[in-house]
Amino acid sequence: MGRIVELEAYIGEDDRASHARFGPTDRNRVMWGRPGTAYVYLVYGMYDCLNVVTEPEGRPAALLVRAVEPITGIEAMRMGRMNAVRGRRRATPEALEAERDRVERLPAARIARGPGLVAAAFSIDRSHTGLDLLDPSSPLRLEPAVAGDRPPQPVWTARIGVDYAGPPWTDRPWRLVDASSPAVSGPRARATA
DNA sequence: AGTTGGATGGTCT
DNA sequence: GACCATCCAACTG
Repeated sequence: MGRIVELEAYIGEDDRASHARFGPTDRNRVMWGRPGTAYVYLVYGMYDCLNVVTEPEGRPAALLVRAVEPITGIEAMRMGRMNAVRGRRRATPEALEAERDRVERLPAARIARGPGLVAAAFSIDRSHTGLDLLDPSSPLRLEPAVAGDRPPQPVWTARIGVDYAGPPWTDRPWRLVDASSPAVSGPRARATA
């Protein structure tokens, strides 16, 4: 279990940074589905990324979960990280052993710092697309913050890795981080609003 | 602190 | 056939 400390919003077909810019396809169709649905895609041939559909049915929008601050189940998250590497094509036993060492020494705040690492830590892959993340009985689910949790320090910045979209989409302050968390993947300040 | 290049494969024009 | 909502190691200064 962990706390989501970094999100990016992708809203509408006109958002040139969003997968929805192509209209509905086999890959992105769930973005038009019910809010709370998981959308998981593969980037750069290697990393899965978890998104949560956010708008009512018919409007394509999702939040990319870019970083999670681990709270419990940290050893399971380390296992997830190592299993993700195990699935690679050219994974020699030596490289695997080195990775195991590295992941074991990783501070908790770095286990799920980055969208590809979030999916790896929680053992999420594309087969999870379509899951209802609001179902309280689901093993993978969203839960509201609990009273007494450290209050977040919200900061909005531009989205990361979307230069291909061009302005104004590259500049929209649609990345939300909790600046109080050490588990944020990119810049914590640089607010645009 | 910042830049560069390699890994790796699905998706779309 | 080009592009890509990434990550890490290996450089440079």
